[in-house]
Amino acid sequence: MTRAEENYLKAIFHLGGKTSMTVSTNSIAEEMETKPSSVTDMAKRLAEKGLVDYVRYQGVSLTEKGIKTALAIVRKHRLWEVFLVKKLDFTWDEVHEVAEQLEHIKSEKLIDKIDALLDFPKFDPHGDPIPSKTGEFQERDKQLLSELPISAKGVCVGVKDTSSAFLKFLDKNNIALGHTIQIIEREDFDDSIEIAINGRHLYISNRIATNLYVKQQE
Amino acid sequence: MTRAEENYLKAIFHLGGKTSMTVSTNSIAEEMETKPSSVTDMAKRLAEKGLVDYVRYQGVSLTEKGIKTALAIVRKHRLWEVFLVKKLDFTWDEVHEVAEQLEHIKSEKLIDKIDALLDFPKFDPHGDPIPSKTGEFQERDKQLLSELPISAKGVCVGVKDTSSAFLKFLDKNNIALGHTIQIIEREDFDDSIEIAINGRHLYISNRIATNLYVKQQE
DNA sequence: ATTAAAATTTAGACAAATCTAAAAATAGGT
DNA sequence: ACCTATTTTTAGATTTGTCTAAATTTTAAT
Repeated sequence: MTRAEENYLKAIFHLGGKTSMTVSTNSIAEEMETKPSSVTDMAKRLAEKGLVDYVRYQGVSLTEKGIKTALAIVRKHRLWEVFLVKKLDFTWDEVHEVAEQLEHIKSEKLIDKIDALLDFPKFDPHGDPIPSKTGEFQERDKQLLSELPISAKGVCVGVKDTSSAFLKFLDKNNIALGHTIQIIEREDFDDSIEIAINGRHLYISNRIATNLYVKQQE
Repeated sequence: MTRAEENYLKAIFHLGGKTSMTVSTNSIAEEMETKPSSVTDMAKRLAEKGLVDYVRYQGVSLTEKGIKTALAIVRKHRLWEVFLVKKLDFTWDEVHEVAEQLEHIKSEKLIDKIDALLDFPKFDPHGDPIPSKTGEFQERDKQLLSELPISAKGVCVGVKDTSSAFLKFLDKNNIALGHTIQIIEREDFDDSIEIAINGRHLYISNRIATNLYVKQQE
C-alpha cells in the first residue's frame, strides 16, 4: 500500500459512504484536489489490486477489501486526532493536517497502544465515530442544527465542516461538543437563526447551522 | 525535503559524525542498502540544494545546513523512541522500525509537545544522546566494555549495535542500561570475558563486549 | 611507472504518480 | 433521434528515486 493509494481509498470512502456507492472520477478529483486523468490512472491500479470495482466511464466503488482498508486508515486518522488533543493539547482546528501524516504510519502495535492509552475512544474531537479494530462503528444519532424546529433543544455532537476557519469560529463563540443549543427564532429572509447557548443569545447564519450536528433533546 | 533526502542526510551524518568527515559513495550505499549509482544521483541533488558538498570520485560531506537538517531528524527519531518505550511500553528492540517512520512527520509543534510530554529527555532507550531543538547535545563519556581492564567496574550506558537480535540477547541475560558490570577475567584465546553483573557471573563473547558501552567507575 | 583491482560515475531503463492536451463516450434537451 | 456540453479516458511528457551494465577514475601493488 502506497501513501497515494491510501489517500485515494480514503477519498472514495468519504464520498461513497460505508455502503460504498459508486462515485465519479470528477468527484474524486475534486475531493483530492487533483486532475480527473490522474484519478483514472489510479482507479485502474486500485482495481488491479482488488480494492475497487471500476468500469470505464461509470465510476468507482470500494470492494469489501477496499472498505476494510479505508476503515483502517480512518481509524488511525481519528485515533491520532484524539491523541493530539487529549495528550498533547492541540486544539481541534490544528489536528487534521498532522493526523493526515500520522494515519500512514504502518504499525498495528502502535495504533493499538495509542487506542489503549486513550481508553478506546468512540468518537474523535469533531464528533466523528472511530471504527474499532474490526471495522465496526456506531454512527451517532444526529441531525443538522438547521433542521431543528423552533424552541427545540439539541446537544452539539459534531461538525460537518472541519476546516480550521469554521472550528476557530466555534471556539471564538464558545460553542463546543456537549453544549446544549436551543433554537429561539428563525429568520425567513436568509434562514439565519437565533440560538440560546451557555446562557446567552446568538445569531448564526444558515451556513453555520448546516455545519453543526446536534442530537435533539425531548 | 523528501523522505529519501532525509534518509540520505541521516546516513551521511551517521557515517561522518557531527564534524562531518567526507564519506564515500560506497559506504553510504552499504549503510542504506542501496546501489552506489543511486547514491551518486542523490549526492548531486543534495549538493544542488546546498545540503552537502560533493566532489566527483571524492565523496560527500554535510554542509552546515545539512548538519542542522540531519540533527533535526535524529532528534525526532530518538524522541519518538523514548515516547514508544516510556508511554506505550514498547521494548527497546521494537522501537527502531516505527521511529524510522515517525521521524519523517513534519510538524514542529508535534515534536516539541512530545519532547515536553517526556520531560525533555537527554538520551534515547539505547543510550544515544538526543539533540536539543537548537542542535546541541552532550556525547556521554563512555567506552566499550571490551576496553575495561581486569577487575574494573563500569555502568552500562549504551549499545553500539541496536539490532533486535543483540537487544533481545541483552534482555534475556538481564543486562540493561544503568546496570554495573565488573570484569572478572579475560580469555586470551578468543577475547571472551567473564563478567559479574547483578550478583551473578556470566561469560560473554568479544562480539558482545565490543557492542556495549560503559562508563568506568573509580 | 605500469597495471590490475576496486570504487565511482554515466547512460539508459523502469515504476509510481502526476500533469496537459486531445480524443472518446455519455447525458440531456429539443 | 440528433446535437451539444460535460465527463471521462487516452496519449505522451515530467519528476523522483531506483536499478543494471558499461565506462571511467582512483588506488595500491609490483
